[in-house]
Amino acid sequence: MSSFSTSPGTRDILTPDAARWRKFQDVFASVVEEAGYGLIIPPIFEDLGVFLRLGEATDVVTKEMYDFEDKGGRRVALRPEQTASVCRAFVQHRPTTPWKVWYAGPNFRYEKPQQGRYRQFDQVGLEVLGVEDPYLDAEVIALAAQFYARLGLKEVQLSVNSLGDAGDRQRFTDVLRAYFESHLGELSEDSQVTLTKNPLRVLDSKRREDQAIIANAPRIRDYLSPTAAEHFAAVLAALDAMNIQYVIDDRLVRGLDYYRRTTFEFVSTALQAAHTAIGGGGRYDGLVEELGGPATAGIGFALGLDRTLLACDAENVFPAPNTDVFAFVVDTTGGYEAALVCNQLRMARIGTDRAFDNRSMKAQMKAADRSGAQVAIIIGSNELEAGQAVIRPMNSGEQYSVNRADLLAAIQNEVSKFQSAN
RNA sequence: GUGGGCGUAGCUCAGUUGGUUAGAGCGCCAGGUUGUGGUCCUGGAGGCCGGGGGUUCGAGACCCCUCGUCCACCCCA
Repeated sequence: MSSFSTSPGTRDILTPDAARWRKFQDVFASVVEEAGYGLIIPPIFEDLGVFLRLGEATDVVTKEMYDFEDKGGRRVALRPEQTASVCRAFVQHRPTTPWKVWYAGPNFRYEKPQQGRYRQFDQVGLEVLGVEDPYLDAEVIALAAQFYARLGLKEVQLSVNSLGDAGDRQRFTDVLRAYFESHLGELSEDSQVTLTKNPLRVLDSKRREDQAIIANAPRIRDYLSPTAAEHFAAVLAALDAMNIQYVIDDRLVRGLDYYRRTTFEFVSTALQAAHTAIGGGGRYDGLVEELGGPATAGIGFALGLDRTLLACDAENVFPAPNTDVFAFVVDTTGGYEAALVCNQLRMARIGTDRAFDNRSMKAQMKAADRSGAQVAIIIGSNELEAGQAVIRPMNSGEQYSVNRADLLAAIQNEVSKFQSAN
């Protein structure tokens, strides 16, 4: 008999990991909603054209798109990221600006899976449309930093750069192309290919033979227009004032073509793997226009959920949450009493679980232990006859009997004892 | 897409130059303890040794193909 398993690059997230995922998204939601951001839930697939605007030279578009034709003959794609969807939504609904939104959910890229990289991967992120103010750039970066701090991460390094305005970027690209072409023979073969498509991305090469040439390459900072330079300086000044540590990385160009002005990236220095970038973002002031909307400033970031959790593991922070089961009912009289007690306690909003199939007391106690419950409620034949129940706090050897009529109150008392102890 | 490592029980892995009925630890189930978990002891269940083909008297071991997985490159979160 044949069986099935998950497709390459996808996997089941089981509890307790899944509970940790949800907690991760909850923490992110609280950080950004307290800053005035509202949740947006775009569709998981969209018209392919939405994503083609990410840049014709980007790998995300040229080789990683999960696109297909639906039964209606429409060319659609599973989203590779959510920024383009948010901009499309902006054009479609024309909300008043500033439009501050956040999101969480899966994205899809057809890549070869490896450590920290999956074909279906989750991100949390935020976007702001309609604001040019450099202090927004600082706010956005600060929120990401605040989120990492809330998780307990300490070994996160922030890199920032400015790619200038569209004109700056073009001028710099030309200069860069000329520079690399004059050193063509010294570049790796891969970089020579990259050069023809997008000279900026050569700066991103990690190949050893390219490093010396890259180190002496022209710097974007020398090609910024006065307004772009002023913008960048204001961002850095705000980061300084907020005491947010950063390094300026001239080579930080990022993979998507739409970035303008401020770009940034968060790297976990606790990770040893190839992929240590746990989050990144930047300005994309032309993207809304590309999608048929009015000229609108935009900025945002996306944080990789998987990688960030890997970083949490490496730093031994942000553990999976505890169970919500407070009481576990052990009933050796057939299970009927457990049904009643569970229902009573759950109606009172006390987390309660039980065993089924009339298993032995030993087995049920073992299940109670594994459930993470604080107390076991034991009902055997003696208790049934006497109209009582035994309450056994799991972390002590003591236990006591109460009348069934007093059971709820007694458990509520255990709840308050537990809460005050924590 | 390119290169390399690895696929043996639910999990982590042993398995000697090919040689009888394929092992351990953990986990699970049961018993010791006919009313008590976390420690301990005993026992049990659970494997077409990823799949297909080949070499051989004989393959979990060797060869080919294939699928999966991990790592690295490319690129990205």
